[in-house]
Amino acid sequence: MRFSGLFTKTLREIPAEETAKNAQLLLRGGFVFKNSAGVYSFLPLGWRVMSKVIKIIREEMNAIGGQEMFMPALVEKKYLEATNRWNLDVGFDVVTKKNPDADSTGSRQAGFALGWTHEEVLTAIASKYVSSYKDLPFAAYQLQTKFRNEARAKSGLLRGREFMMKDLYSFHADEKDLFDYYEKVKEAYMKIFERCHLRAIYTVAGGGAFTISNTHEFQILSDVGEDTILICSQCEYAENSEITKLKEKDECPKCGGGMFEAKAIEAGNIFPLGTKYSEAMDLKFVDEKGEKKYVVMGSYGIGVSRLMAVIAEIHNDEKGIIWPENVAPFNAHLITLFGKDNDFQEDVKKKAEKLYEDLNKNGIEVLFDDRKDKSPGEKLADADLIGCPYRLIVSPNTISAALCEVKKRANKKPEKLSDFQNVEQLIKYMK
RNA sequence: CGGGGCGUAGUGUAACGGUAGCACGAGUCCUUUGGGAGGAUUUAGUCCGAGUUCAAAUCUCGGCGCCCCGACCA
Repeated sequence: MRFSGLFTKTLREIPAEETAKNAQLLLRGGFVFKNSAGVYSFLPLGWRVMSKVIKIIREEMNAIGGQEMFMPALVEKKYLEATNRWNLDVGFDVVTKKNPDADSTGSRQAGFALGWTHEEVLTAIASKYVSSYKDLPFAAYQLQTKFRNEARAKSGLLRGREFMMKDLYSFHADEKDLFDYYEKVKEAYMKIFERCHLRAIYTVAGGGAFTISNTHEFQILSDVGEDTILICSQCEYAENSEITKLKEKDECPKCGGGMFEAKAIEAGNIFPLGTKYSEAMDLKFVDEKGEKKYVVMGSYGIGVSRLMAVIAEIHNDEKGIIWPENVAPFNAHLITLFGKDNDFQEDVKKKAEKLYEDLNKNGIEVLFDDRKDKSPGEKLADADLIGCPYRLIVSPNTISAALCEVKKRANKKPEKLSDFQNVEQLIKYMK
């Protein structure tokens, strides 16, 4: 992509009203646009990052047998009523301007809620297809916007009223099968966070509106986190302060190490649901002995837009975001500088165009800053702000010595010029 | 939902109750290319509504919005 064609722009100043680092960085770089508190648009650069994160999640979900699907955002009242969740103050009710259900007072009644979770919807779907133990187990997931009427949206993208979520649901014949799968999901989740260059702490937590049993959260340590967890300094066993009886300096119940308290951001959460939803919605199957039993379920969520914000929150310096390679909007950010000597201008331009073309042909995603009317300082500052892993410069300084100058965003200094004589060497280095 | 802060041009900021100003951005022209260039010129603003006043960005009330703390929260 050419920078000159990108419809968004970077901001020179930090948006005054934002204190959350992720919001400052994502807004300045032109990754997102805040439409209102907790409601964001994902701009071309930000959507590319989101797509990379989604790609990682898809790969790991598919690897554990998750079947991708897509459910409605309009969730019918009858579904949530079946599990007594219609009256929970979590979501947005959908009220139409002319609703035939208007009651005697003339007030309009909601027939739908905007989906804030989808256990009921998928359980209803499953009841059409599951009748025998032979139909189990299975797991299905979707990537979709979730709507939650947060009393207080905050911290940039970390707590939104509308956000991207991956939700996976699994269906089993018995508890053992559920917990076997639960472990697989745990491993898949750890891989996802690892691939996003985040260290997730597997944390025992409560079930909230979803289940009465204990659940597990994937917590990323950060001072801006809303959660407080107690972690063992030796084995990393952790419990959320909401449910734990542990205190700082207590002995770890697993290994005897010392527990300490830390702030953390919840990036994912997994729930053994048991038969709560299958009982409420009468999802049964016939086992080998011909007995009718309730399906045992689990649900598993990752806040995808929150995950993107956490990456920005953790991986940055004073100049901007430092995207991990797996989720960067582009592999490389190519800059042309023209120097003081007019003689080289055409050479620089030609060489950069050729390099851009060659990298594209080889599947390297490049943001090519071909802007002619911008000063070197501005182009370099934008490269730092946007934070692609590799910065490539073609200039009179590089033109006789190498293909281009290469600098990792995470490093202070560029690599040796002489190491990059042709595209093959460059690609090999970047891969 | 309780408490606090705030709302001036695209962005960042000034203005005692008395001419809405500055910088960046954007447009045009010229000069500029290794860390957010220079000159000339143009552009664009007091969140909405009521009130007090000769006069309101400024004071009062109401609304809306944003940020922060708390409560709540997969």
